[in-house]
Amino acid sequence: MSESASEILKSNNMSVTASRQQILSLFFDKDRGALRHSDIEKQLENLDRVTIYRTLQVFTDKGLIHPISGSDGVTRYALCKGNCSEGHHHDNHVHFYCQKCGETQCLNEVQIPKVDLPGMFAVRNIEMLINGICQHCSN
Amino acid sequence: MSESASEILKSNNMSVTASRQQILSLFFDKDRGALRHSDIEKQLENLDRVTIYRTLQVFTDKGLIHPISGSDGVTRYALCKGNCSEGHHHDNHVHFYCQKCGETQCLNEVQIPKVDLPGMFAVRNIEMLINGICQHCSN
DNA sequence: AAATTTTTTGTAACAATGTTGCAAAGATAA
DNA sequence: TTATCTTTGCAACATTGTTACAAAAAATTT
Repeated sequence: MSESASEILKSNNMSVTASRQQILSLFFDKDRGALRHSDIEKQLENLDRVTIYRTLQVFTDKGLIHPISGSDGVTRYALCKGNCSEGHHHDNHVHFYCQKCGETQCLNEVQIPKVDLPGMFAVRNIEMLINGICQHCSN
Repeated sequence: MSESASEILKSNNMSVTASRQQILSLFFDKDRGALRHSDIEKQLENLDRVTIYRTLQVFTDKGLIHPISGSDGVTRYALCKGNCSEGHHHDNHVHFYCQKCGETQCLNEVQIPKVDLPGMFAVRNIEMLINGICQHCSN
């Protein structure tokens, strides 16, 4: 679990520490589902809350993960798939929150559609969150 | 300020109280811009925090206002324009957050575009938040 | 490999947001 | 006006998030 994690950390110019390896591994284990700070806290009890906050911030800055602001006011984080790099995110996909299982996932293949805004509005970034029942829960 | 507010409260089967009239009037004064709980707290210092939370909840339940979850994790509320009623919201418009002035507004005339989801996803509600520079700040 | 520098971590302390239970106050209905 | 029902304020608490600072660990230099 730590091998690939440490290489990713190195190749993104981050110090390789146990905390970062553990947190990054959690994201790889989850793949699609997004993680809340509290999820990580529960699974890695040895880590301090503040360390987790700071690690999530660093990972975000480096383009490894991206934040997803949920309707419940809780921020989740998910792995970036594509071409995100330090300071430049390109996560223009839709997010889906399942009201049954509570999981949030990236629909990487579903692009956010274009929107026509009245002039005088400068768009910098668009977020699209769909609430409903996910593929696993709808049966 | 209290006259129309009290009538709206009555016609929505709510007890008419000073708190509710004051809070509702704030929304009418603001019109487009959304209000955070903290905004209301600052402007109506006589009211208890909890009362404001509960009033926002009731107004939301009754279809008077709708919550907007911001990228900053703070929930804002704005007046419902159309055909929202008790338990049934129809606020399918885009929200805009200005990164300069910090205001969030409803773009009531901009509908949320349709999205094609892979089968097995049941869509119940879609939120679209655009971050950028608003019409007042872009010059 | 040891010493130095730099970065990260844990702790404490704090701020903001949000929720619940309960008694007092206020609004509505009789 | 009285009785009933609803709302309010208060207290207490939970969760989320931030900052400062010293200790620990990682990276770099010698």
